[in-house]
Amino acid sequence: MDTQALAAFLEVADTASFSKAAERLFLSQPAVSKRIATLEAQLGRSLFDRVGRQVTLTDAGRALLPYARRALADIEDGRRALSQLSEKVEGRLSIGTSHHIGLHRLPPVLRAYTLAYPDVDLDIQFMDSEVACEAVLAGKLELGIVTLPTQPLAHLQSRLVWPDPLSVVVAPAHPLAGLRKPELADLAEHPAVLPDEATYTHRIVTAALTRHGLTPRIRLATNYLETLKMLVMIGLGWSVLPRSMLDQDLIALPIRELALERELGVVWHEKRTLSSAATALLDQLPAP
Amino acid sequence: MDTQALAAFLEVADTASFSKAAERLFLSQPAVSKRIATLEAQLGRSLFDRVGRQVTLTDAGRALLPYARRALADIEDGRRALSQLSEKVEGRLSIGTSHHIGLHRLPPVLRAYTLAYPDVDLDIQFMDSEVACEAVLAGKLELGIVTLPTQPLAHLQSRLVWPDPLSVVVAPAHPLAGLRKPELADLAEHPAVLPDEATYTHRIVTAALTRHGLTPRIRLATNYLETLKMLVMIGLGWSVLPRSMLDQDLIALPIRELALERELGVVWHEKRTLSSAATALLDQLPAP
DNA sequence: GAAGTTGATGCCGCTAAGGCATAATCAATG
DNA sequence: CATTGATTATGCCTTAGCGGCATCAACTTC
Repeated sequence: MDTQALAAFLEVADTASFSKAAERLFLSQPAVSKRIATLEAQLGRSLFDRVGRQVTLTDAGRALLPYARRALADIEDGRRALSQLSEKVEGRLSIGTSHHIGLHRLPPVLRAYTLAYPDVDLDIQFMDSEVACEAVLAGKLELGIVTLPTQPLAHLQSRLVWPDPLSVVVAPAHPLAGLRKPELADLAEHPAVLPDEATYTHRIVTAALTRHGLTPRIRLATNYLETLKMLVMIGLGWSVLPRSMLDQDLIALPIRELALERELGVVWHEKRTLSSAATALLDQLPAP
Repeated sequence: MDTQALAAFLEVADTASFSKAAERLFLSQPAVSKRIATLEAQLGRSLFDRVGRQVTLTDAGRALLPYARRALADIEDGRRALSQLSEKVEGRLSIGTSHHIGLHRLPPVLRAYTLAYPDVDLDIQFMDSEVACEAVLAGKLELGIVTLPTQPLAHLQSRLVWPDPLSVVVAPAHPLAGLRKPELADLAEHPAVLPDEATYTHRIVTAALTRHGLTPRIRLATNYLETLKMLVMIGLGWSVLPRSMLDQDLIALPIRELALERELGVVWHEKRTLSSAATALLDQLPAP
């Protein structure tokens, strides 16, 4: 009882003729006869009365008709739904992002996005970038809008959206702020307040220092950059913050050897099919 | 996109596993893989994300799911409807019958029938028996409850229900009524009022007379036996009427050579499948 | 790192579906 | 009444496709 048999059945019922049905189905007449015959055999009932040249539905055929029609209509609807799927943007979109990005980069993007695709059910979760990447890999999130990993993770596709140059910063009252030409070595003598070792930002900084043979004195503080900035402002040490967060309460140290930059962008699972909602968001994210 | 592919799709979606789906479908795992693969190829979309050992629906798969489920449910429903069809008696039943049978034989049968099968939509049409037989052959009626044809018609199945002995009748004042021993030859001398030549009753009578070398003087009257009886009663001639219609206003002539009988019964098309409603009526008709 | 799952792939055998030719049946028509 | 034309059923043949087996590749787990 497959769809082709049902299609033949419907066509014969509609045309009241095996030959005409065959024409419409682009089949030979014997093929239609056989489809009907096997269908009848499977059901254990004859569906048509063939008397002379007229073909009429039996009781059984009449009973089957609406079900067959609906079944095929459902399949057709399903096909249509699939073909419209690419155009229609809807459904749930789960994304993970860092506090910093969610606070400073995402608002305009999301405003435009929800306006353009009001049918998307947005599910935004805040977490550290590394956790977000793991969640994407595990399939718990579809997209991560995060600080991009320093080295590519297996199966994690990523795209740079916002280059985020970093600056070494101190409070105006900090000893380092008074130096005319602060060197890399000077940093090692003062404690630093940095986010957790696991964070990409932390790794970027320590990697840059160790490349020059230096080991910074690190005070682990918080992963929340706003709080970190506050800690720097009260003079707890130097740190590295996005240049975009600088203001008059912070002094950026121009250290030539230390051209720090982190990359903010979007990540997704390489092997997972993106939903239309996710694709639409990717399209709306600005080019770097 | 046949039903088997959809069944595999649903099973994989439910179990989130190709192997488990294969078990449930009593197939090998490669078979399921291929079913899904061809389905995906036909739709031009992947339906599942296979990442590691976890199998998840894609957007497209999620969209297709309800349609596939409904389509298969429809087919299952159709199958069920067919299997219940034999038990459930309903639908339309078109029967043709003669005025006489409809008036004198059918009422108790139909009363019991409509009581037993209230869901049957009865469509009773009155017409001459011969017309009814033709209508049955043409597929316009399903059953005819009629005077059975004198000789079998091709493709017309029939069953005797009521033997209907006929009597030659005249009015009490009719000359023939006075004869002590009315002979067949006497009949030929008096005009007869009979129904149309085409009617089976007419043929039965003329055949019996011509068999004895006699040609009756026939006044064609009406096919409606009640009217015929009235015409006989007012002395217009002799006629032949069912013995069951006799009363004190009619004299039955006991003519030995003329043992007339017509057969009342039911006819249907030999090659057409009877509806459950028709079968039920056949069962309810009394045995002769 | 090894073992055990799990899905994909290639190959083979077999079923079954479709086409062609033809038979069988029936309605229409001369 | 025979013939023609139309329609469905049937038999034979070819072939496409499906399922199973063996195997590979990727991944998880111990």
